[in-house]
Amino acid sequence: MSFDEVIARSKAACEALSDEDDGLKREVLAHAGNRWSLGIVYALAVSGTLRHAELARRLDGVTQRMLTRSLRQLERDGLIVRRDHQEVPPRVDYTLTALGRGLLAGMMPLGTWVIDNATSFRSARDRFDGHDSRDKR
Amino acid sequence: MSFDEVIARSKAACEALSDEDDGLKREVLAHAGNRWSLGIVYALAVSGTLRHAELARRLDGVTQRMLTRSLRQLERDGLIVRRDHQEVPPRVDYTLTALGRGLLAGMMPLGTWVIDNATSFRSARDRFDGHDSRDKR
DNA sequence: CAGCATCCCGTTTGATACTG
DNA sequence: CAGTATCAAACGGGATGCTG
Repeated sequence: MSFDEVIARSKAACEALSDEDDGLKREVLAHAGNRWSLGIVYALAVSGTLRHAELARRLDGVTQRMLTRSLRQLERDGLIVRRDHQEVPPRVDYTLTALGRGLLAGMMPLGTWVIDNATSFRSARDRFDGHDSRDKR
Repeated sequence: MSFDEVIARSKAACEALSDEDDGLKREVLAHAGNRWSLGIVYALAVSGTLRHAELARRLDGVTQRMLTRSLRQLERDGLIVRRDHQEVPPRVDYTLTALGRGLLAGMMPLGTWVIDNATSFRSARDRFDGHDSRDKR
């Protein structure tokens, strides 16, 4: 696809992201940049249904607090479903919704682009941070 | 594409975003969710080269401070080029790089997905926020 | 014109400890 | 086991005023 086509198709997207009812669309986009959201979605996409502790084991370095918060956010936007089995001891599991699977599919091109150009970002930063000496990252 | 294929292709992306040198890739992804980044990239994609004040006019509601900050971030990651003409009065303009055009292209699928499903997010939120009354954000 | 300084607020992320 | 409470740091975002 030519870049002109990209621009034309981006028009609706970029305008919708500025007009905006309230910023909901940008908040959904922000899931992409959030620390754990994408990892959670991916883990659920692979495994189908997971409990809190199982997710914690798969996401290296996540704390209970952040896992809970991230799950709430994803649930709020309809990307995952939280099912509380009302048992003792507690038993809660999470499943990806169709919407959540859509996020993963939509993220893919951007994700692979980021990976493909990782070295470009790295060198751009090194150049930038090198120019004025202080304040690295 | 089947969802199994999506998962398979997402594998590299999601793993690269967790291992991580330092989080650079996630920071680049975060540009998508940032308040002004995408709007700046789009404006430059359409117009080619713009000055600070011209960008400010195109981005409704942006303050000079946030515009400057956002431009710096994009410049740091190599998505735009800042050119200072060293004149009096000051004259500085910004241009999208090939990397920046790539961001827009990579963002497109995700952007259109968000728009297509905006009503789903809306209703999911209303349902969620309705359940436990407090904290409507 | 471009953008820096200052002060401000809310959110994200986090470590640690505690509860039903 | 799943989740909350508390405390703290860093960051995004903004309003206002000043400078070369």
